Amino acid sequence: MALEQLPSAEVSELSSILGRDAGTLLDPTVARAWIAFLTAYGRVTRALSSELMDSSGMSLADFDVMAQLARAEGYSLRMSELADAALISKSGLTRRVDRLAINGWVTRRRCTDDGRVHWATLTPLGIKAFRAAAPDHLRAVAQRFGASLPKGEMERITKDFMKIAAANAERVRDGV
Amino acid sequence: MALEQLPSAEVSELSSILGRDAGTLLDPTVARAWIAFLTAYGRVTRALSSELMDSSGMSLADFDVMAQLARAEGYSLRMSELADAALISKSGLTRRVDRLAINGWVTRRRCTDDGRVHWATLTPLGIKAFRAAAPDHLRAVAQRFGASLPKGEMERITKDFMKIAAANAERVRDGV
DNA sequence: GGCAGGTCGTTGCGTACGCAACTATATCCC
DNA sequence: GGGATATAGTTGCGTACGCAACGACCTGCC
Repeated sequence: MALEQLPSAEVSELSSILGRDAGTLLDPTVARAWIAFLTAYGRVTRALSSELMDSSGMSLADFDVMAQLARAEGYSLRMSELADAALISKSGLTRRVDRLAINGWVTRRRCTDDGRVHWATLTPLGIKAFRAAAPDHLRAVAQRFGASLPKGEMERITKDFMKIAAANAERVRDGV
Repeated sequence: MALEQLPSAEVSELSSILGRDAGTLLDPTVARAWIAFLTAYGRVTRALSSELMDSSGMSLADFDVMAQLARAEGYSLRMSELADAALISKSGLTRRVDRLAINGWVTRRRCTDDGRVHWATLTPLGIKAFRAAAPDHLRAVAQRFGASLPKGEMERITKDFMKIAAANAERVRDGV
């Protein structure tokens, strides 16, 4: 996932090890895009993650979960909905919510209608923490991710990503 | 990071908790793109990762490291170059190479010119394993990531990602 | 030569994750 | 009603990661 030396070079060098039909295996156009995509993801999230941790003591994963709850009806979601939304396994979410609960940011309570279901809810303290953390983080997203491209291009790639996401929308494995 | 329900809805709901200046914190255009980006990344890599593991017993991370070596001069890179290229910490790479070495896919040898440096090298067995794993994986990348967009669009977003990556190119933290 | 300061890689440690197995509920169907 | 089946969430376990501290080595300066 190196960059700076252009992906085009990377891909053509790869062909030598894969043999002359490498080109038929992976369209170089796709390969370049894929490498650039991974690189951009890695760099941006790495930077955002450490900035967020420094400024709020919150991991990117925590922020994500709290953001999901923040915009949910009654600041609440079922555990499984939340896991799904946060692209995390059920067990991963159980522990993440454990940690958030220790901070007093989230509570968990059993659903009265369906005893299997548990609702995770953002507490007032959690709302406050989220409100405090969000501005800096969102600014950082805007700067690291948003500042490089003009608005029209942002809108284009949003559609592109949504297509890609939709094409890969099978449920997360875990319990499947 | 849910999707299907459009990001636009997500963002506007977020505004309610952040207050009426939420819009100034994060341009909704950027927010939508960011959410779509994270979702696409999560879904695609999750799927690719388990497919690759099933077909080759190799993690996505392993593949990445081996791909870096596969296209390097003499199938070799210094540990630190490799860590940098693979967007992983130095300690993470040490262990990753340990594991690859156990499989006999990679060797490590000390540099004669500079005793601090170690070269990681893909073994013939490693080359073979990489050659065996690559076709299926590359096909999967093409299908999951490449199939949703026309070629021209791929080229556009490659440039976009490269801009974003370049704008976030500070060295990985670890030893900084 | 030898010590100060930097670089490269490894190791100790804490943490986070996913899968599979499990518990507890709920539902279906007889 | 009650057993078979499915679903929600948790727990045991193995694994992977990053940071900080460290050891080995190099380089520059006296």
